Amino acid sequence: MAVRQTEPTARVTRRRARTRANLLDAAFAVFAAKGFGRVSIEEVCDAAGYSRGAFYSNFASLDELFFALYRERADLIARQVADALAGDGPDLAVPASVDRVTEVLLLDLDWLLVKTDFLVHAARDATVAQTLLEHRARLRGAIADRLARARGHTPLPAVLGDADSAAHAVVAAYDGVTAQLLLDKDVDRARGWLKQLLTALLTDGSTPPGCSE
Amino acid sequence: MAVRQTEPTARVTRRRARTRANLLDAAFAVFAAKGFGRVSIEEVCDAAGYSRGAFYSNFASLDELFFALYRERADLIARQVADALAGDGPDLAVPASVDRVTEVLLLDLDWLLVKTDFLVHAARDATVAQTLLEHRARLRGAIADRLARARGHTPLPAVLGDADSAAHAVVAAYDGVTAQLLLDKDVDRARGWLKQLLTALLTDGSTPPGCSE
DNA sequence: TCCGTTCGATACATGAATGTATCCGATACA
DNA sequence: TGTATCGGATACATTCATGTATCGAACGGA
Repeated sequence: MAVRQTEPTARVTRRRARTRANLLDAAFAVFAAKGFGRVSIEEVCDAAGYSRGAFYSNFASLDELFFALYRERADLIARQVADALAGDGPDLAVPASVDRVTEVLLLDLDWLLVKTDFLVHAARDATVAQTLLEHRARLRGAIADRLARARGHTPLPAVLGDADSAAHAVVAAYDGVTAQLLLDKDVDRARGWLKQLLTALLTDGSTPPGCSE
Repeated sequence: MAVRQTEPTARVTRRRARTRANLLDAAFAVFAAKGFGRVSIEEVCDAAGYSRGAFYSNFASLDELFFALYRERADLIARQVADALAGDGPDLAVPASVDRVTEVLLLDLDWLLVKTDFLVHAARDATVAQTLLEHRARLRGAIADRLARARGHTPLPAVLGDADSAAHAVVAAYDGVTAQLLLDKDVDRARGWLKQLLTALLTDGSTPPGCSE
């Protein structure tokens, strides 16, 4: 029996990829608006303009879709953050990076909503929590690298310890500001808080970056 | 028609108060375990040992119960925090308070779960968000007062600005550490992080010159 | 252009959750 | 202790969401 030269997988694949992407995009909007757990499969399908048949042909459950959605978007953000961190020269000062990263991280309120939903979801499922922890660890790694590179320019405060601890602090600050932002929806103010927090954490008091903001 | 001398309200009240409290307690456990939005009214009733009739006699909807539950517990925590802050003398050093508050805030993982659920819920309902913001503002107020009182002992870093901004930072640190804790469930480590973060934020290595408001 | 495969729509059966209406037992007060 | 009222249980109707099985149409390849 001769082996077929074309891959046995993915025969029609083109339309399928489109509808899958459409479903994911629609799901993002619906999840952001109503929250995972208050959304039915049919709502997602309606928003995407498909029937439930299309859904079940692409995903086994809402959970699976949610997971795929999170992966997709989180990877996107992670790439953007990595770019923002590595964009500048080999060892530039920290504050410039802080500004750029702040822009990226607090860009889309809908994403923060979905992300927090996912956090709550992960908090009750050890498997999901594991992958989320890995995501976060990768992000922290990028931040820690960046901080280590900038060590010559801006020494870290001693209280924080090594670069890894500092990266932990950065992520915590991000998460903390996110919580407030989710309530008051004031992105600009949140950016201000985050910058202030990060500079307070990462730069030692001896070199205040200008109190007049 | 003569006015009855006894208040027309609250005739039997005793049993009612018990079942209401029982429902709230059971709801707390169930919400913590499965998450609001994945919990049915009947599950709560089963956990409490009542039928749905009891539920509808005390609450109009799951949302109403959730709201009442949050109010109850949040007030409890707020009181504990206030105690922890005011417990010491009129103007003691900050680190001692940091320790005590850290113990209180990161005590119960279930509460953090429910609290985060409520945050997500509030993020999509402006009315709920308003009350949550007020709760948080009250908490911040207590913290800001405490920080202002301690200003003589431990001057705040200039980067943070006034006591109110510092209180904002404290809450953000709390929320940030909570996020990580929800994933790795390591309370002790979270306490360590939070202490480290707060001391990094609130105590300055060196008293910065100038721009001290 | 034709054919076999795949994708997505439709129809159906099922289970679960909700809200209401009604009834019985418990409780407070005289 | 009696009694009127209240609290909670039970039963019912209804709506909604899910999952599956089947069918028609679009698509890719020859």
